[in-house]
Amino acid sequence: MLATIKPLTSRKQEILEAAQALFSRKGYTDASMRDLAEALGIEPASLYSHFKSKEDILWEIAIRCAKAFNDGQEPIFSASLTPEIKLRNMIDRHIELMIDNINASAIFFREWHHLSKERHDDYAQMIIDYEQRFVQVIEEGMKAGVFKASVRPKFITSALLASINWMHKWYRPEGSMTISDIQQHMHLLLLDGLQS
Amino acid sequence: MLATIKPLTSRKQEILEAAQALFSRKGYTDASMRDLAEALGIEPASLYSHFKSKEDILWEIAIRCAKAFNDGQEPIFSASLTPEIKLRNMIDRHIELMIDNINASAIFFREWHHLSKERHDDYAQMIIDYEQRFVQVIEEGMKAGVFKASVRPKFITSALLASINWMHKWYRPEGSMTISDIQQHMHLLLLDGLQS
DNA sequence: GTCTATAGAGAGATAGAC
DNA sequence: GTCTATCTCTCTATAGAC
Repeated sequence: MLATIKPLTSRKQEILEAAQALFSRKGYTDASMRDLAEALGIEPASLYSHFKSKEDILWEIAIRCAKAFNDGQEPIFSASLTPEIKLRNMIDRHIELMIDNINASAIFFREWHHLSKERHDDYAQMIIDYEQRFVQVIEEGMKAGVFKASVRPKFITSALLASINWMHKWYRPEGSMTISDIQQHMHLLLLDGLQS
Repeated sequence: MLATIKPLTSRKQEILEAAQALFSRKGYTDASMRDLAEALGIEPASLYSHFKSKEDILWEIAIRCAKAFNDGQEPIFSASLTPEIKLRNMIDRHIELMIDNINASAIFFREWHHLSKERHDDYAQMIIDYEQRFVQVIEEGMKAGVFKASVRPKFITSALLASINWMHKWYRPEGSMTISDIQQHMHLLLLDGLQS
């Protein structure tokens, strides 16, 4: 259901990358087209040779990010694995995708509500679809008896992704935690439980 | 370190409550003084008889909310309890505080970055102090051997609070989950681990 | 494709009557 | 304390020269 994603001129790519960083840091509304132009060293009006509107920039970032997350998760979801291994792999993959798309990811789950009605509704569905894969694996695990029978899969998915998505607030590539450290800690907290 | 909180006229209280709901729903920047006035059935200019600026409204909401969370957590933190019981109680209390302050809570951990420099820095410290209580209890639990020795307390605190704070996105008083349901699910996910 | 210049809308805030 | 009227600023976006 994802819209077709066209190849980009390098200028368009530059604009999108600057916009991702800016929208992520300041938020969509507080990041102005003037800010964006300044970050690129051009005049604001020049942006409109590449994108029809500010919202079009947000949309382009949003669908590319949704595609990255969906495509990245696809092989794991389609693989023939036990539910507990599959969920573990999906968490690991989600963390890797967060890190690979750290600026865009803020748009994936925070800034997309600024999209206009129709796009907003389409996008909400993409996010529901993404989350639904987690819900489904948890349900499989419950049936198989590897996850506790008392859980509500939707609640768990929400809480689990909220934990990981919060990474965009604190993650720094130069920080003390490697991807692997983060993945192990998330397993520990979200799968194995904190108590020894 | 919290600023003094003055008693309010009922009109001020009305404005703060409408502003909380509005800031929570639309975000600080996208919620205009015109929106706020309309929600209250008055003209925008009238708001300035009660608050000097839009930011003063945000600040008033922010410090009241910080105080609610700090005061609410204080008796549990000061109590003489084992670390695992204390952490459990702090999680429960944090959930109760989220529900009691569901609109203001969005400001407590999302909208406060719109505060001006000095207030922003003061507020950041309040949030660090709040989180530090969780870090401290987790450290105690590690020393006592009831929490796994391999955890990073700051990471766990961040991920744990992110999970709970995400409630402001989905929690509805009329929804199917009671406070107690939510608390039990958070224990299960965050303390006991998902795997059976 | 980038520029200068500016239109047009909406923001926060103030002055002053009542 | 609330109103009408309005100031000033900044925003997104467009027109048209180069």
